[in-house]
Amino acid sequence: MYNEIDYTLMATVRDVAERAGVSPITVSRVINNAGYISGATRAKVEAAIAELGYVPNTLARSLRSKRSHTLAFITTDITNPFFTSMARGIEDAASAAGYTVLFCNTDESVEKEDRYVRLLLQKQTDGILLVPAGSSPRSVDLLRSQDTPVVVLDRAIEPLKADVVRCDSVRSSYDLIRVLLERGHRRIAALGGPVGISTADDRIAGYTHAMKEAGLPTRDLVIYGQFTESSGFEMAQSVLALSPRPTGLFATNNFVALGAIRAIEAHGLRIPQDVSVVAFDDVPPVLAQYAFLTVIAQPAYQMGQKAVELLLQRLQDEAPPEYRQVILPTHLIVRGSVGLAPDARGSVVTAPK
Amino acid sequence: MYNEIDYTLMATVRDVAERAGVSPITVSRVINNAGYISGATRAKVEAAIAELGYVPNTLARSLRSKRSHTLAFITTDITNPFFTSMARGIEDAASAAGYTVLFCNTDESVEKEDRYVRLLLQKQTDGILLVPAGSSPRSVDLLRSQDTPVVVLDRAIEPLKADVVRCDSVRSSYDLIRVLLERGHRRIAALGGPVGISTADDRIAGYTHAMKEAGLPTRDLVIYGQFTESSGFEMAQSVLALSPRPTGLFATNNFVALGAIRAIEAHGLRIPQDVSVVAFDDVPPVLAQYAFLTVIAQPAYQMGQKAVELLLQRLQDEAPPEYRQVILPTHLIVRGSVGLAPDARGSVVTAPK
DNA sequence: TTGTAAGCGTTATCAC
DNA sequence: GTGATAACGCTTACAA
Repeated sequence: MYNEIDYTLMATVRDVAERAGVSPITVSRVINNAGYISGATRAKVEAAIAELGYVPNTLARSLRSKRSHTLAFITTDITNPFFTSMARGIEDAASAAGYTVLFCNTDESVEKEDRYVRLLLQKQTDGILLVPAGSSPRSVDLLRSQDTPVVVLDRAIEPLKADVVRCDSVRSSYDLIRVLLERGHRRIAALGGPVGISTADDRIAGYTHAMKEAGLPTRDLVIYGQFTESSGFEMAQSVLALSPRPTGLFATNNFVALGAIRAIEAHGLRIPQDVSVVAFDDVPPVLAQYAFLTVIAQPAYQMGQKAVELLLQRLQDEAPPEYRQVILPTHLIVRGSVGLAPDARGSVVTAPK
Repeated sequence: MYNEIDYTLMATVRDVAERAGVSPITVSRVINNAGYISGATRAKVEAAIAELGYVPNTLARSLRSKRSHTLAFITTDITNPFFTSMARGIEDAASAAGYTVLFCNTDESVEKEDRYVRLLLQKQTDGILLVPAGSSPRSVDLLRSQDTPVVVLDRAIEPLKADVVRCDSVRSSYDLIRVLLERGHRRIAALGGPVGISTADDRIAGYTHAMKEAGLPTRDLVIYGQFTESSGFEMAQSVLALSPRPTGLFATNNFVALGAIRAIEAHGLRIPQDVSVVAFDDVPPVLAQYAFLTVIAQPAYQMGQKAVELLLQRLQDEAPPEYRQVILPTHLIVRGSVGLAPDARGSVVTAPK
């Protein structure tokens, strides 16, 4: 019996080494540009690599070196333009640093999230970018127990045991409500998201703060639901049925806003003549010219980039021991969906100091 | 010297085996539900797995089994809603079959595509879903040389050496132009994409066919550019400067359409009173209610699903030896962006048989 | 500057 | 039903 080389199989370092008349480790050094290699040896090895059409096996490399150079982005729905931009920011930053990214959609289900986290752990993913589906630190804890660093995006979870990149939902919502108050609106309803999700809670908190500060009641005007279009439709239906009808609507998310607009149209009401609308999240940049909603735009792409930056720092032990919280600034864009309150009788509330 | 077990390190099959008093291979069988295992043994092993918090290492598994259970989707820009939906269809189908998906953006650059293909090859990706950046079969050839199956999406490349899932751009464009012809338009300009990209070429072909059939000239009315908003803007600028001005515009892609609309507005013209517009690709489903463009909608999500189906068949050797071409039906949606030609004097072209 | 030996964590193969 | 052994392709540690 003799060694039989099957040239139909994919070449390995061993094959290349044999062909170049060197040892496998020398081939490895050439591939990785590591250590000292003489020009002649390098040339021989590179020739052999070309002749055999050799492609290094990253799996084997990762197994040995304990680094997969793969990150994962777990989000609720990549189809939401907000998360699509974020994903693009993540991909660009990761790719520039030599990492590839796995994308996972949880559809706001903690079970799916849990399944993905376990899968990614098995795949030896170096780090995870997570938009948590729930409010519990469960996934973060599981990842920490396996020494896999996480950066939490968009939403906060308590207690804080990971770096976080997000925006200030409380403050931004406050600003949005002020836009309505300054135009004389006094009955303003808030269409909320899922209770427990930090962004949902914070946005309601910002609304409540602005209303209380203006001495206005919020009873019956706050309603909770899901971050979906159908939920937005239903929530809007129910607040539009109130008497007297609110003159301002605050949609806490882009999908909710779309549902709300549909409901307003279904009621035969006009925006902004009958009802003014403000919302969180802008339309995708490419559609910006058709936008008519007054919104708080969040820097999704930059959030993705920043999160990767923090994650890579952790992976390279360049991060401080304590967890960091990066709050990126939002951008208020006032458009045609807001107008003076129809019932404003000169009693327009002015901006506080 | 004795064997020292470091419990701070991640547990392996060996650790689990030791703890359960069985051999590593038995643990492997339990994990994979393969072969015969007695209930008692299985229980012991599962207990040990739980106690140690054992997580199998997929890298090692893949190295040995030659299956990474990972697919990759290479597209030009995930930020384009058309590709976002496609990505979601891919993710859902792949995930249901136990595969994870890597997403790669090439920004229409063949160099980036090439780099990604090599990277994915190194990562032992089981199969690739490719929206080719160029017209050459280069990437497909490279993948074939390494026995990695590919399914080409959206665009055709010649010669055909892979399964393809796409729509009929020629026929769909023809239908779109007929909408204009039937409303009396005679001067219709086409804003094309990059020459060489099959969808771009096919859409112009469909346009040309409809025009020729109606006995209308196309000279000076066809212009080529990129599938971007800025290119759409520039192309529209130049055709709107023609004299006599075209009364109908055909944008061969969603981004091109957005640029065209911006140019029309910049010229102080109204849609559809002065210019009617038809385009390829619908707005994202969630924004459908604000859509006013007459479009050909392509079933992006289903295209993604179907492509994964074909790819998995290849991976499981359930596919026929010849390459398959799946043409999915498109959907014509007539909306307010088209009207009667301003210069139509009763001479409206009627539909052919 | 280059090489030897060993092992990363898993599973294929064959044996009992 | 279960186990011993080797091997997947690469790189770390140590030598020369």
